[in-house]
Amino acid sequence: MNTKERILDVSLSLFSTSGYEAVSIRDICGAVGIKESSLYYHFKNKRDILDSLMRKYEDHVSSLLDVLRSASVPNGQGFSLDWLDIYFFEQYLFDPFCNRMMRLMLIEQFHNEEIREAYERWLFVEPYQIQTSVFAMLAETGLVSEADANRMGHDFFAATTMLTFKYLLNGDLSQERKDAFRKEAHDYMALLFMKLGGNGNV
Amino acid sequence: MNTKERILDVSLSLFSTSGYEAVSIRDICGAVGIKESSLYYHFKNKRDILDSLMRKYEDHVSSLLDVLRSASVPNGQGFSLDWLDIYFFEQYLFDPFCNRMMRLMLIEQFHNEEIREAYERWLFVEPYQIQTSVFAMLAETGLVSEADANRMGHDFFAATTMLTFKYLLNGDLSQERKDAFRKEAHDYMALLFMKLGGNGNV
Amino acid sequence: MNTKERILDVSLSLFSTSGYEAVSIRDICGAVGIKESSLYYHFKNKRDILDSLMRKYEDHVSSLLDVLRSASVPNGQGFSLDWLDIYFFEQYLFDPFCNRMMRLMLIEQFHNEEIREAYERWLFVEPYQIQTSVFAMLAETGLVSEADANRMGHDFFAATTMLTFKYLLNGDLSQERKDAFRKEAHDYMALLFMKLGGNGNV
Amino acid sequence: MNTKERILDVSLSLFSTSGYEAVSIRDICGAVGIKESSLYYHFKNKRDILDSLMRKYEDHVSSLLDVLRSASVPNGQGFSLDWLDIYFFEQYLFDPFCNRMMRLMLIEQFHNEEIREAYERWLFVEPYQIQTSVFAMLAETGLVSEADANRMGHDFFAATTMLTFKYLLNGDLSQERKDAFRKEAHDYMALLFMKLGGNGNV
DNA sequence: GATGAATGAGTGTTCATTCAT
DNA sequence: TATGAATGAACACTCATTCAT
Repeated sequence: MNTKERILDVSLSLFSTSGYEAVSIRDICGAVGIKESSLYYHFKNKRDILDSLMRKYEDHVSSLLDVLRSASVPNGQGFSLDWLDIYFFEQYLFDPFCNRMMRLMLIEQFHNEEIREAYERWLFVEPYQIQTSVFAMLAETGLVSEADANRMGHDFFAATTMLTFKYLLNGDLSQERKDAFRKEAHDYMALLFMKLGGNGNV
Repeated sequence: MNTKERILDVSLSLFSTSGYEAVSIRDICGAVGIKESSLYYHFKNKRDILDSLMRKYEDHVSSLLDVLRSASVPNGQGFSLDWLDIYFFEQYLFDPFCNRMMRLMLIEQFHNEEIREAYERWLFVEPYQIQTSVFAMLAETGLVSEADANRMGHDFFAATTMLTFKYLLNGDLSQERKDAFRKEAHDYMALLFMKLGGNGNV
Repeated sequence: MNTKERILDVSLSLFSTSGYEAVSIRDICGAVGIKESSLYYHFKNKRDILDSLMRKYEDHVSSLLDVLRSASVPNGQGFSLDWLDIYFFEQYLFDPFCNRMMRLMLIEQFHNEEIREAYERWLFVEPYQIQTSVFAMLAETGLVSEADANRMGHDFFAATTMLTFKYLLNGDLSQERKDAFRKEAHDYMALLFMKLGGNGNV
Repeated sequence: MNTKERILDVSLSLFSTSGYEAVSIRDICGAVGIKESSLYYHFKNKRDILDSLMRKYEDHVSSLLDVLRSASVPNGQGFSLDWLDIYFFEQYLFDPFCNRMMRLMLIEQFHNEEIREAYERWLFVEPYQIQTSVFAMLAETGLVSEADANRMGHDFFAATTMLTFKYLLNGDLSQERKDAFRKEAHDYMALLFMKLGGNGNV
């Protein structure tokens, strides 16, 4: 990892725990191990670090979405919610980079309209689309009516969003919190499918 | 409103939109219309303003809870969700003071363990108890099984929590956002009771 | 002299010898004997010091002009160039405050359009008017034709302007330079009046 | 023009409009199109650029003086002030390089004793010698008394010096300012020679 | 109750310069 | 010839706070 990347890494780490304003250039450089003036070789100013992080995040999450979309017709055999676990929980909500970025956006949404919009998009709009699209696929199998699938997607989104704020964007992202999130989410999934007499692998 | 109250009012207004750190004593005093040194007659230091706000909030919300509890066995006649609307939505989530405090706690949860705990308590733990207790009362009427009531309470909490973050702790607390929140929450309530063949006034 | 005045005094002293940019807030505060942060109690920013100096100068020089105008019909007996000596040389060109301001404007004319305009006005336009008005008064006595008076005023202005730049806005404002200026200016006056067969006290 | 010359060119352009201190290595390199470290291949340090400019200027102006001296006994036929126009106005005062250097010296005279001396020499001492020498030559023709020639030279110097500061070292060196300077200078010449019943071509 | 004046510690940022490549 | 990367020192300025009045 080169200096520029280390600055981004350290900055995100600090921003996501203390907020952009509360972190000083001194803090960042101290943690990276460079002099303050050196930072300005890599970034125009403090703001530029935040902007770079946002761009990096949008790139990252866009490519995640691409992977997700190409993986979204799983095996032709039936339907599985496993990949929500893999692609949405594991690679998005639990991913250290993405999780930190979500915290950063959560804190900074009030200071900055651009971040507010990204926050709204990446914590509400896109997750809703992803999750409801999964249930829409379920409806296509004919096992569930479209109306039911719609409602299930909506409920599931509400549940994961609530759990995200409760466990993943609160305190440290510890293993306990991840486990608690996963357990409650899985219980909820099971519940949804129990109603259908299914088990998640339809 | 005396000077001390005006300082608290202005401070909350600024803290909830910019965060504690980002607001200076200058900003506060400028908005109140006093000199910076005058503020120290009323408060020991900047931190003291935040602490006062937290104390005021806990007092306020505790008395709300008292009212709510005494109002929670409504009329002996039947059961109504109306008071969730009145006491939880209107007097808590939409209330300017409470809403600002929630925003403040949301932003400052990462800076300050005390605030993090209050955040967890007043946005997750207590609301969960309030809402599930309402559905528990529903079970006591015998119209709904305890398990169903439990699940309904859980679902309803997830929905209102998600909607709170989506509409009430994002951007300005505009009438549009309040309306959107109320509409989706009411739709959700209706949905829950449709399953029961009911209408919310059981 | 209070702190604010001392800051202005020291600032002008430094600005007029080193230029605005080259003087730091540290330099000023060091010379005044206050901490850097204290300066910001009295002035909004560095620029504000410069602006205050400009305003003070314009006030000062305006009141000088008022005095000069009311003094410009000397004694009814005849006409004397003495007051050019007193009001223009002594109280303007040689005056420490005015001289420093002229140096400051000379240096800063290129950085700042407002200063450039003041420079043009107070070193060229107004002095020209003052000096030619004196010779116009001479013409009114009938001793000199209007055309001659006009030409004399023009010549005299050229001479004093050249001498100002040569002696008064170059190096330190030492007694030698003031003497050299005065001598050459007086020689020039004498020369002008010799042509008329006069002696300056017409 | 090679890199070194481009650096000098750009530097003079910036120095003469903003002053030495106010221009950064960044500014210069940005305008030249090289990296800041590259500049140090060509110049020892920032100061070295200024010194190079001063040396270049002294060389340039010395060779101008040589040309002027060899041209100063014009045609044996009579005497002409035309060459003051050509050699002094056109090739010195109006010349972009010389004009910029004069501005630079004007601004920097207070920061630097060496520059102050150059300023005094090239704006006052040498111009005075050149111009009075022209009028001395006029005296040699016998048309004018030595005393008159002396006074005329002195007056003419005062006029051109004042006009130089008023028009050529103030604001941009626009065509309007050059025209204004030339017009007033020519009027003045005409005036001088009118008194002699001449016309400038004696 | 309120303020004028001051301050030490800190902010983000720019500066000219160096040096290995 | 040129540059990528770094740096120490300085910059203007803001911060929360104090204290005598």
